[in-house]
Amino acid sequence: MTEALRVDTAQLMELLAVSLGAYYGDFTLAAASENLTASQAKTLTALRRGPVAMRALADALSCDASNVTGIINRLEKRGLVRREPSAVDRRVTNLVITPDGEQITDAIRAKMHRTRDGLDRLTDAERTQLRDLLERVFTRRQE
Amino acid sequence: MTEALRVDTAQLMELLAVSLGAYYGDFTLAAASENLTASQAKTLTALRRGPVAMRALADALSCDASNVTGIINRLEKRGLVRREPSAVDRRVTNLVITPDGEQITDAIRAKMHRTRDGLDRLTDAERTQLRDLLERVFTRRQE
DNA sequence: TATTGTTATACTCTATAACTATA
DNA sequence: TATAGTTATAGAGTATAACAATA
Repeated sequence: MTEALRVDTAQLMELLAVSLGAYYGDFTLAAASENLTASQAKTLTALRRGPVAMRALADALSCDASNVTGIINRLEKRGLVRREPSAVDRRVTNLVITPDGEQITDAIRAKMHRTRDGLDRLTDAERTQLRDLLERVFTRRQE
Repeated sequence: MTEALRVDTAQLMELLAVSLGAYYGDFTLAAASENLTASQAKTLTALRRGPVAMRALADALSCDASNVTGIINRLEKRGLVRREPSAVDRRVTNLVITPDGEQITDAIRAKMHRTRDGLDRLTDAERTQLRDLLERVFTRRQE
């Protein structure tokens, strides 16, 4: 019994679907509790690390550039994001998260109890294991 | 060096977000190539294991029951799903996937190359590890 | 010529509320 | 009374196509 029965790909993909669905549900619920849609919350998260151009945000959200206008309009109206013209290319608009926006992303992350509780069940060794496995599966290294 | 540096929770949650994005993008793209939205594809997947009542499907999709009517209308119009009145409770409508619907779910699963390629990088032992970790984190056992 | 951001349009998803037919 | 499914409605996300400003 050095090796458990083989876990086949279909089984793993199904488990991934369930697991990531649980994560997404947790995220969506936490976002909703702050009156944000999942896309809006994802946008704030993307801006958390620094200013991003409209176009780059569309790539990050995997959606068409035309959608970003509406999403940012709504976030800007609530004072969670600011538009800033680029100094180097006058076509470009950079997006900057405001302190209010940062605070909300903190609140959302704090409210993701199900995911955090799940992660808290892991030992340090298991956390490292999970990180390495996820990186191997999902981090693009090929091509 | 028996133990790598500790992986903290925020780091793991960020990695989960990235992983989810990659998986969801792969799934959405595969569904789009069959002219289905992600919700429609998710619905067909849910029906793959057998008939499901409208209400139960709403729970599976984590959405309000009123949304299911429209989603099923569109799938039914394309012949991918069939409505069937329940024999035991005349309020209930059971949903049955058609052969065409089954074929499309197969095609979608087959087209999720990025996720499958990622999983293919793992050894059998790692697959078992990943399965166990995901189950520990996301399978509800508490309460 | 190509790119950035916007607008207009149409479709889908989403929740809320009100309705009907059953239970 | 409560539940299953539907309809109507309004807001948000989405892609496509066309546009002005800039590169």
